Amino acid sequence: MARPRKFDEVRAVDAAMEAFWAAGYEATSTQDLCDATGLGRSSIYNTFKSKHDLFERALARYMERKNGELTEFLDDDTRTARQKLRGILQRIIDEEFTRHPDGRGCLVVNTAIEVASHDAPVAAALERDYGVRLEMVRAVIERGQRDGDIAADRDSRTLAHLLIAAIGGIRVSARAGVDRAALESVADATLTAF
Amino acid sequence: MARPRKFDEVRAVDAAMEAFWAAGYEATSTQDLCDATGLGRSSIYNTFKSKHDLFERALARYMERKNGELTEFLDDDTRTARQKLRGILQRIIDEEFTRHPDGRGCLVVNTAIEVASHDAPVAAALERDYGVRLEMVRAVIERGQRDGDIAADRDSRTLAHLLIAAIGGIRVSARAGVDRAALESVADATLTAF
DNA sequence: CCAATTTTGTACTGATCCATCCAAAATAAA
DNA sequence: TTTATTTTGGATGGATCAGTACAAAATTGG
Repeated sequence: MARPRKFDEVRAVDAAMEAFWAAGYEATSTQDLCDATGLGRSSIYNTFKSKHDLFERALARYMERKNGELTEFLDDDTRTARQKLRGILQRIIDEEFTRHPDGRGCLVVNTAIEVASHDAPVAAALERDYGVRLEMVRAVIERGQRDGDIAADRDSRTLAHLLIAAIGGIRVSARAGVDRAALESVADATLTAF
Repeated sequence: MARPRKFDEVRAVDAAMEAFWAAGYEATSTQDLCDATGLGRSSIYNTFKSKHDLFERALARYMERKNGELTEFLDDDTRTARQKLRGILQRIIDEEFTRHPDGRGCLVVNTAIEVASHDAPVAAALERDYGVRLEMVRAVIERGQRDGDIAADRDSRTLAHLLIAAIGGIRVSARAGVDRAALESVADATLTAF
């Protein structure tokens, strides 16, 4: 009994995500969000409480998408645990150098650096997401330990923290101008610790 | 034959550095810079071309300071090469958790993530700085290899890239809420690869 | 067709953005 | 003291910021 929406809310969040991903939180204006989503200001403020609220939704969507892709990758059991861990790092490198040559990096890492320390709810979301990824990686490592693929005497939780730190490290280095070959050697060297 | 300056330019750059470090480039307004330096707008714009120019100076000063501290640390030869590498990581962790509990992190990492991809001169500065740090770390590693402290059959350049990536990874993880004990175990595990 | 309800486009708010302008103040050389 | 030069404070510029107000448009139930 009212005028229906002309747009898809999920698609709007996706478009906002792309905008925040490309430019960062501060540098993305509400006008940029209107342009990216194709919506007017009224539609945006009628649907989302604020720029910040839209950012939280966009960030959640990004995490959901990325963790979904990771789950899918890890569920393919044609690879050993070790190959899976190396594959995780390779995918990061590929993403940094080919998928997005404009250097937008990873929205989670960008957010951890740019906004987490000034924004408690965002920091909490990042912490939850870290926990999710930690458990995913830890499960792979423990499987590798049972298979004899990874040394069983090492703490799986620590190794999982190490792998996730390697992801962040590779991403930071990529932004600092380190070339692809060097980062692949870093990925190989990291696996040496497993 | 003219009115002299009432302020010290270097101190002004230091103050600006603190401001950018605490809030990031975009979130630091020119008014914030006036407040932090204690200067009026005229003095700032008379001394520096723009906010961006002042940022480049502040970033250069940060790099100079941090690399100086690192040189000082590495020049103390009461430690083995391995202990030095572990010490580098420990200092990062200490800084993240105690020196600046407000979570400002590292200006170089923050800049790599927030501005490098949109700003060529800043990206170039980061790349140069990375090269400087790479050589410093590599020198330590090669010394360790000569001393039998570090496996001599590994590529020193790769290991140096790995150590620097570990720094970035630890910093990103710290911002994502990972606790100190976990990061220290990550530092230990990283050294396992050497 | 009418009434009720929601979305949408546009105009607008006051604040803040980075930067410039200009004249008063301060100093050194003449 | 005068003159030349530079710094400084404060006002100002136009643009943009996040967010709101409001009425026209669009739809469904009556």
